[in-house]
Amino acid sequence: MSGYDPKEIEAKWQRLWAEEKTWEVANPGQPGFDGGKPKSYVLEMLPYPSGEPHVGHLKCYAVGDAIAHFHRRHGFEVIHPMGYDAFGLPAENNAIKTGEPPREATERSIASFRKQFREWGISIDWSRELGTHTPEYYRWTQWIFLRLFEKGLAYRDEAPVQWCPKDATVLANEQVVDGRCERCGTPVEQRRLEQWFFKITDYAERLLADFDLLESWPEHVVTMQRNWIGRSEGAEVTFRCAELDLDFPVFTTRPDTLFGASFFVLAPEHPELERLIAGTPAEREVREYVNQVARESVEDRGDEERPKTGVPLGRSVVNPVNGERIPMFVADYVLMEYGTGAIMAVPAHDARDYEFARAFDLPVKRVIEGVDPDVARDDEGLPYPGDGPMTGSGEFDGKHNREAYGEIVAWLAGDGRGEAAVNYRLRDWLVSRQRYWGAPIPVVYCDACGDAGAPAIVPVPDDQLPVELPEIEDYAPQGRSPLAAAEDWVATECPRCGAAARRETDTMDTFVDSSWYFIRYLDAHNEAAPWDRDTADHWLPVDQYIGGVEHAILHLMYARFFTKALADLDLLSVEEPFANLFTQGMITRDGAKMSKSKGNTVSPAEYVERYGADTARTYVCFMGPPERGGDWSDEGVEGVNRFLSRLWRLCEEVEPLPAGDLDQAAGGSARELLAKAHWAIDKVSRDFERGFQFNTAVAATMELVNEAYRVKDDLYTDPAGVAAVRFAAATAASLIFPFAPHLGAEVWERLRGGRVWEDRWPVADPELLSSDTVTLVVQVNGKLRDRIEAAADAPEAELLALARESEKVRRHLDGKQVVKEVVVPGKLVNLVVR
RNA sequence: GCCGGAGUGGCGGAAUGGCAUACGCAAUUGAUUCAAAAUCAAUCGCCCCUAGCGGGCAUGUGGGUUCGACUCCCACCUCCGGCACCA
Repeated sequence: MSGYDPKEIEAKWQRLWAEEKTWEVANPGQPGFDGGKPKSYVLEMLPYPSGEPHVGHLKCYAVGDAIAHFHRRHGFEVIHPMGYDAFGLPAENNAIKTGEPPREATERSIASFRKQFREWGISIDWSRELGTHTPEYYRWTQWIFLRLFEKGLAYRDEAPVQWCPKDATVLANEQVVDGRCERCGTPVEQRRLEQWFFKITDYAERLLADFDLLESWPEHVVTMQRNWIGRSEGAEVTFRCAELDLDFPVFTTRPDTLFGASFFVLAPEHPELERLIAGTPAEREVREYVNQVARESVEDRGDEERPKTGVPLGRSVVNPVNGERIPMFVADYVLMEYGTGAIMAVPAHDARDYEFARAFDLPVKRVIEGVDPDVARDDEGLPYPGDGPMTGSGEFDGKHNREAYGEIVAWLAGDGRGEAAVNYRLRDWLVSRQRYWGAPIPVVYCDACGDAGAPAIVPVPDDQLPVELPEIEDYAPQGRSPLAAAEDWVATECPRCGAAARRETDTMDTFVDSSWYFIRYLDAHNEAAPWDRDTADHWLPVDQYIGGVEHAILHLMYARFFTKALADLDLLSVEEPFANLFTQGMITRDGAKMSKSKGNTVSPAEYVERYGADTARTYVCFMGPPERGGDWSDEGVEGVNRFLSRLWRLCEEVEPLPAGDLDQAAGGSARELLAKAHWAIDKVSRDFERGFQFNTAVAATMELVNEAYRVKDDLYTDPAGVAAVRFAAATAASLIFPFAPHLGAEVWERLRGGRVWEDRWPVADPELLSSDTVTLVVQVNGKLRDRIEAAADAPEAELLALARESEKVRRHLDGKQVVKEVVVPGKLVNLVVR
C-alpha cells in the first residue's frame, strides 16, 4: 500500500480540470450552452489582492466551492467565476514606502492568488477572470459613472472631509483610526472640499422595502442595513428668525412636544451661522467656538458623556405653534449631517436638550405628563421621553400625545408652518478620492464652456473611454490627488468646445469597482458594452453570495444601490443582485484576530503543502458552523487529515477485492452498513439544505467511514459484503467531494469509475432509512429507565405491555400508581406514577 | 444607551419538545514494533454507594408551561458583534 499522498492526487485532478476546462460554462447563444438546465450563480466576494491569500480566503472559497459543487450535482448549470478587487490603498501605501508602482505589486499578488486558488482545487470558470484595475474593466466603471451623472445620480458638491494637517492630504474614512491619521498619528481635522457623490439617498426607501424581495439573507445583516439607513418618521417644522428674515426648518420625531420648545440650536457647520452673527457682539465668541469644534476629533465630539457646550447667538426664532420667541445657540451636539442641521430643543422631553438647558440655565417646560424613573434627573421627573397626556399645549391639552401627534402635524401643514416628513440617517455616498490607485473619474473641467469663473463639468464621451490612469513617479498625496502632478495628462481638450481644459484628478472609491463586478463576470470580454442585456438577464441574480460579515453594510448596500440604479437605466431586469446571502464567520488563532503584528497568522499555503488542499478545505468547513467564527487548531487539522487518510486506506483495501452483487448484501452487518450509508446521504443532504451546516455534514461522513471500519473485516469474507464496503466507501467519497474534491474524485473513480461531479447527488433509499425494529425509550416520570428493541410498527398497547414488563421499569413502578401513560409510537413510552 | 448573536464535558462543537454530550481534539489503556512514529482497538461529564443490568446531579442563573425542556415563555447575569449626542 502506498498511503495517502495528496500531492499526487491533487496534481492529477487539477491538471485534468485545467486541461478540460471542466468548470467553464457558456453563455446563451454561445456554442456549448446548455439551455436545458436551470442556472445557478454561485459567487464568493472577490478578493482584494494584497500579499498572499490568508485563511479567511480559504474558508470563503471552500464554503462557496462546496455550494457550487452541490448545485452542479443537482442538475444546475453553475456559473462560478473569480476576479480581483485590485485598486485600493494598500498597494498605493506600499508604493509610497518602496517606490514600487502599485500595478506591479498588485499583479504579483494576483499571480499568487490565482496560483493558490488552482492549488486549492476551487472549481472556477477561469474564462471569466477579471481585475478591476485593468483598463478593460475600469473603462466600464467609468461608463457607468457617466450614466449615473446623466441621471443626476452622480453630482459634485462641497462637503466636510477628513484632512491630515501633517501629511497635507485628504484621507479616506478607512484611513482615520480613532480620530487620527493612520500613517502619522496626527489628529485629523475636518475641511470643506468639493467632492463627488452618488445619490444613494434617493434609493433609501427602496433599499428598505426591497428586503422583501430577498430569498434568504441573515437576519442580522438586514437589521444592520436597516439601522444604517435609519428611517425616522416625524415632521419638518419651520422656525423663523424675523430680524433677518430667515427661515429655519427643523426635523423632529416629536412634533407633539412643540409647545415645550424653549430654545433653538444650530450645528457649528450650519451655513447660515455667519449671517446670524456677522457684526454682532457674539461674533467673536461664536467663531472661536466653531474653530475649536472643527479641531476636535470626530470621536471626542461623539462622546455622550462629555458635558454639553455651546454659545448663545444673541438671536431668536419664533416657535410657530405659540409665537414664543426662543433664543438661538450654536452647539456641537447638533450634527450638520443629520436632518437640517438645526433643532428645536425641548429640554423637558429630551435628555440632551435637558443637559444643555441645565448648563445654560434655560427654562424647562413640561408638555407631556409622566415620569420615567430610569431617565428622570430632577424632582419633577424630568426629562421624560415617554408618552402621556398633554399639558401646556393650548387646545391639545388633555389629549394623549400619540393621539394628538397627527392632529398637530395636520394643523401646522394647514397654514404652511410644517409638514409630515421622513428623515434618513443614510447620507449620500462620497466616491471621490484624492488618490492615485483607482479608476479616474471621467470628466474634464472647461473654463470656456463654463460661466462667471466657474468651469463647466464636461463628461468624457463614451468613445474616449477609458480615461487611462497615467504612469507617475510620486504617489505621495500633497493635498491634492497625485494625478495632478501628471501635467501632460491633466491638460486636455474640452470634448465639447475643443478649448484647453483640465481633467478631473480624483479617482473613484474602490467600492464603486466592486459594486458591479458580478455583472461583468457574465460577459467579461465584451468590448462593445459593459454586458449584454440578455446574457445578464439570464444569469442574474446571484443565487448564492458568500462573504465575510464585515461587508454587511457598505459593499452589500452599494451593490444593491447600483443594481437598482442600473435597472432604472434599463440596463438590467433585476432589482436585487443577491437573492441569497451567506456570511462566514472569522477564523481566529489562540482566541485572537490574526494579525502580522501579533504573529498569530495561519498561512494556508503552508498547510496545503503539509497536508494537502483537501485537508485544509475540509478542516475549515468542519471546525464549527461556517457562519460562526472558530479558533484554528493544528491538532484539528490533523484530525481531518486522519479521516481523509482512513477513507483513502479503505479505498485501497477494498479496490482489488472481488465484489459481488450489492442486492445480495441483505442481512446482518452488510445491511447495517448500507443503512448507515443511506443515513449519511440523507444527513449530508439535509445539512446542505438547512443553511450549509458543513461541520455536521463532514461529521456524518466520518461516521460512515467509522462504521465501515467496524464491520469491514467481517464483510470481506463474502463478495456481497465486499460490495457493501465498496458502496460505503464510494458513497463517502461522493459526499465528501464538495469539501475534498480531489480525494472524492479519485476514490470515486477507483471504486465506481467515471467522474463523481458528473454523477447526480445521491438520494437516500427510504427503504434503508427505516428499519424493522426501533429502540423504544421507556421513561418513568420523564426519566430514562430502559431501552427495549421493539417492532417498528408495533401498536401502542404492545409497546405499553413491553414497557411494563421490563425489570428495570418495574423497579420504579413498585408500590406506586400509574396515573398516566404517554406513548409516542416508534419512539417512547412515558409512565407517570404517583 | 439601542439593535443583533451566543452561553452545553478538559477543548472545538452535536441534538424536528422525546436516549444530553454525535463528530473531532486532548488524555488514558491495550495490540502491533527491538523501540518509536504511524496504524488498529478500547475507555473517557461530575458525584455517591452496598460497585450494579445501581442511584443521584448536570446544558449561564431564577421562575414558568408540559407526561417530558439544551430546545418554548418570563425575569436576570456574562461574553461577542454592530450602531451610537440621529433631534
